[in-house]
Amino acid sequence: MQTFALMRGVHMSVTIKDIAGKVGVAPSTVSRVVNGSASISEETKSRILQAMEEMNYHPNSLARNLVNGYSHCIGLIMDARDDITFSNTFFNRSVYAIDKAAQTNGYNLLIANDDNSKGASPVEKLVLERKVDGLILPSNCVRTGLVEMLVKNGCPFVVLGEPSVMKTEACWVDANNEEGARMAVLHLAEEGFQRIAFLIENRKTVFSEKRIAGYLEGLEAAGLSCGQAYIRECGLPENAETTAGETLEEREAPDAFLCSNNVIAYYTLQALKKRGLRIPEDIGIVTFDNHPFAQYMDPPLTAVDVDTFGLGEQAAFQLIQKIKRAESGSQHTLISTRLLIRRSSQKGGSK
Amino acid sequence: MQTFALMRGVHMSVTIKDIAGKVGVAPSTVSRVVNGSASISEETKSRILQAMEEMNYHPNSLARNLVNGYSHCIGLIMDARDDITFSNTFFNRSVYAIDKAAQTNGYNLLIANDDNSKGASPVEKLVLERKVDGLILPSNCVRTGLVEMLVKNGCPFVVLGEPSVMKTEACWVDANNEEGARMAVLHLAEEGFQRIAFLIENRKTVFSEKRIAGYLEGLEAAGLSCGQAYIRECGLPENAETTAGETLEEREAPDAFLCSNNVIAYYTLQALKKRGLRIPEDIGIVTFDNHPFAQYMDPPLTAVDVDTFGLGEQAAFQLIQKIKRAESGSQHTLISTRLLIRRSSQKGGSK
DNA sequence: TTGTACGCGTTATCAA
DNA sequence: TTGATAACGCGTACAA
Repeated sequence: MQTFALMRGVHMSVTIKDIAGKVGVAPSTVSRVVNGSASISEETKSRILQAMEEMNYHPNSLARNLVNGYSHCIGLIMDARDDITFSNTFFNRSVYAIDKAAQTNGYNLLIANDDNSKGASPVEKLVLERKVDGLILPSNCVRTGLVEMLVKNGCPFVVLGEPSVMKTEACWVDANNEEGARMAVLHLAEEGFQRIAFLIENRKTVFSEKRIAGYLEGLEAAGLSCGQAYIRECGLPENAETTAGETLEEREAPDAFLCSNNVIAYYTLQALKKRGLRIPEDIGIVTFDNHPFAQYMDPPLTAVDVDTFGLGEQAAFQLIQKIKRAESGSQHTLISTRLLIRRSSQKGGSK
Repeated sequence: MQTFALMRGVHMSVTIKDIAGKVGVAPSTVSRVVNGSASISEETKSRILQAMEEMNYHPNSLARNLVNGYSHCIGLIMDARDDITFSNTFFNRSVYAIDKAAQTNGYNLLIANDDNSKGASPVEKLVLERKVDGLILPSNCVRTGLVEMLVKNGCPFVVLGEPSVMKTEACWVDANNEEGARMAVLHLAEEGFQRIAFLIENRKTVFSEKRIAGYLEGLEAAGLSCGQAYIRECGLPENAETTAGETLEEREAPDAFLCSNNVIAYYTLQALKKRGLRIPEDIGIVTFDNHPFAQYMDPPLTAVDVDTFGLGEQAAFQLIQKIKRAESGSQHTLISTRLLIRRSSQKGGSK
């Protein structure tokens, strides 16, 4: 035990010099075989490799990073204010992809919470102290001040989700919300639903606007004339039951609901059940974002599923491109969505 | 644009030498004021500070790390094989706490997926190349080979969840599953339920054993004689509906179910509903792990809630202690649970 | 193909 | 209180 305590710490590991000494060559030669640079005679090469094996050599990334000026780390910013926000499944599924893309490209993933309550933002430290080579940040972290600081310090970054400010200057990746909403509406129309309402928290967010556009396009394409009048804001998802209820009392009540997220869908479900309406026979439901529990609802919910893996993968990929090529183009990428058809919308195919 | 491209990259930032030159002192003097070490005359100190301000100096962590041998990074290992596993809300809520604890102690958090399919494990690289000063790893990542490698390289680590191997050697933090199960049973007993069944995936995992122990203690304390006979394994959560159904057909059918996770609880709910049983009037349900959607079930599920924040916080805290003190004690910590009482178990208070 | 010498930005030691 | 110098481990011109 104490042996290990002594072995730990700073200057104890095997270095490039150690194997150089053992083999009888210059450190630079060892460095060359480690990096595969330049041409080395097969003989010394194999002797060096063998020594590396025997002495269990591993390059010290700290030293490496210092000399070539890169940390080989990608910073992923989270904007959680508590552990609930942090556990956002949608976001986390992207993280997996980001990590994977980073790892296959030789980058590590550094997570940092953007707790801008205190003076010096942790994010700022990350780039100023050169701890990261680039940043992925969620759209709601995009403040002009932050972006200016990134640009000033030449730190490449990619935004996850279309931001509300600096739309054109920034490089971002988002789900194709417009397409998703359109597909959902067309599906409902095909199933025979005629008056499709759209329930959202707040119509002024970027993604809401996109979804509304898609919703209207879908209605148009299906030849349904409801349109604008059937869009309802509920504010907090918890209010969705009330909002849905009120909508049902109107003179030309909707016969289907497109819900902007799973919680809204849940509350809408409650409203319908309390009124004794059968789903999907009387009323159809489609929700955005395929939460793992959507399939456990009663009935299972048809959902617009976002390829969160592809989303993260694209973001990481683009960031790495920017880092390597040191270019600052600002691409905008849309990841396509797909419709997972479950019982809640299948009027035609329902038993 | 091109200006930024030029400004970027390696050797462009202002260094300790630059300000030393500007102020007319030695680099070492600047270093001292940056670190607050040694005593500096008020005058030079303020001049240096002013220069740092003017030139927008920020210490290069890469160089710092090299000289003092520490990366100031904590590695957090994930064992996800896909994005679904990764989005495990339970785990992610701990991540938030870990990040917070790390940040307040001057550490960064490095995330890495333990994709041991390929030859060289990424985790091993992290340690061998000195990219992290310590590791937090989930209990199901604990293989003897990995632990041996960590010990050999003097890398401190803390396990999240009690591991099945190296229980005593390793330092771990876990939820108090035993207490949680006991509380749940006592609560059900108080509500008037008499024959409480326990539905688990697999009784042989470490946490299952703990929960079973607590379950039996609870029954004992409540003076209920059911016991061992009412423990049922369902294997995959999807089978829980069948398992619950079969249990209900037995001669002395249970009048309450303790479910080992939310998905099992969901399927149990289905089984009960299909039989026309009312919850909680006819049958009570309590689930482990308070998934955000537990409250949206019909009826809302009473849940054994784990303080995931505390869990992560403890893990990070202990790891940092080990890193700083270079000691290898192996503490075992249990985080207490609490019961969130909702409708599904309130026979007494039900309307 | 290989060795020499220097630098990356910082901290630590020693001397002044 | 300060400065010069040598490290930390590695990469890379340049020369051999």
